Amino acid sequence: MRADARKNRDHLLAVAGAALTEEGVDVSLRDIARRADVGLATLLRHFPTREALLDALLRTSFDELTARAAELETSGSPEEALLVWLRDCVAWTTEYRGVTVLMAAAIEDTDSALHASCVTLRAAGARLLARAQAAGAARGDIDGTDLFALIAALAWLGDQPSLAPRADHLFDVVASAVVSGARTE
Amino acid sequence: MRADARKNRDHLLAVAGAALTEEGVDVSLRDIARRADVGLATLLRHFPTREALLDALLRTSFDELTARAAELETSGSPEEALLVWLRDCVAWTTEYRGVTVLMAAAIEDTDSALHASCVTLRAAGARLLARAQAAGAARGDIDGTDLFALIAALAWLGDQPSLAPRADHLFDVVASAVVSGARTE
DNA sequence: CATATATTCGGATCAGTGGTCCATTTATGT
DNA sequence: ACATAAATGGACCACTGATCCGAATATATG
Repeated sequence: MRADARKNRDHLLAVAGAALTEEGVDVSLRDIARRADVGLATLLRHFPTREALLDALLRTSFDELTARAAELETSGSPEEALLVWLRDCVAWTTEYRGVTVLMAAAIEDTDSALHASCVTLRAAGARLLARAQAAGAARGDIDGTDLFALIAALAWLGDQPSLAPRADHLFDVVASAVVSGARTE
Repeated sequence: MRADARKNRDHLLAVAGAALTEEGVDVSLRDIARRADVGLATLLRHFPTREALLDALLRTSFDELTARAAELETSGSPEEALLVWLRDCVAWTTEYRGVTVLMAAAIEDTDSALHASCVTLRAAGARLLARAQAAGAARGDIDGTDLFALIAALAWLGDQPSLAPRADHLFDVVASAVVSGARTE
């Protein structure tokens, strides 16, 4: 890649990241290009579609969450590990408003640029869940996909301005249904 | 209202309802107008915004759910009544794909055309919840708004094609956290 | 350093969206 | 039958994501 192209690409990623946290996932691509002092066509050649751009931005975060799961797999309490990881996942989504619907779409769409990252993330969660189940600390009738769906649903709650104030509390409610020891009442 | 206007309005509502169930809540207004053999401007005068159109379409369903809650308030088991109503609410949303984000937005936006219907719906659910709580059949640390949020989140799950297959199962999981007797494991 | 060439750039453009305006048509009451 | 108030829809606006292609530019070679 030519040096100027690389510079433009990096600059675009930085600007896009900022725009995304400010305006949410539906931010206008023209706005991003404008803020980067670049033509729309330039943005669209580096990232042919909105999804490609989001993929480049989110892959890092996804992989961090996956790595975090791996860390926690060897931590003391299987129950605590699962809970902490779930909370980390949900908390992360607050960074990029609207990202949950993309995740939900990508997990089943093998053509999606985000697909691989999503599947890896789900597998990491499934391992944490299995460990907790083996220890009798999590209910046995759910699997990694269920867990992924619950995370997405809770993250979606946090995305809705009107429901966000309850998101933390409802996390505890849902967690109490998954992890035996989390029942707070 | 003039007779031809009334006829057009009714026709538009019928066509819009069909289009909505087929294409979801993001259907193009121009498409609806085309399908109704009517100019876009005509559709937009009868229903000045997409939200107004949806309001006209959804208000009936909302009120039915509210009425259903009132029915169930006098039914035998407070626990069963709450569970049945929750399931009815979630099931209803499958009719109009994408309606949950509108509900979430309308519950806090007093300017929204759907606001009143949403608030009434939440109040109906709150009464069912309170009754179950008084009977010791539901956890005490949630209120009507929490319940509304949980319904919305579960409905959102059903809206996501990739997660929908798990929606029923996850309903049971979440319900088990709310209603004491629903724990199925 | 000069030149050739391959790559990158961005303005013009396209089809689509929700929304507004206003001249024309049409139904209604007298 | 006519006057008038109301309903209509095509033309238009700003915006969206996306594509094309002539112009500008960085790099490699002589």
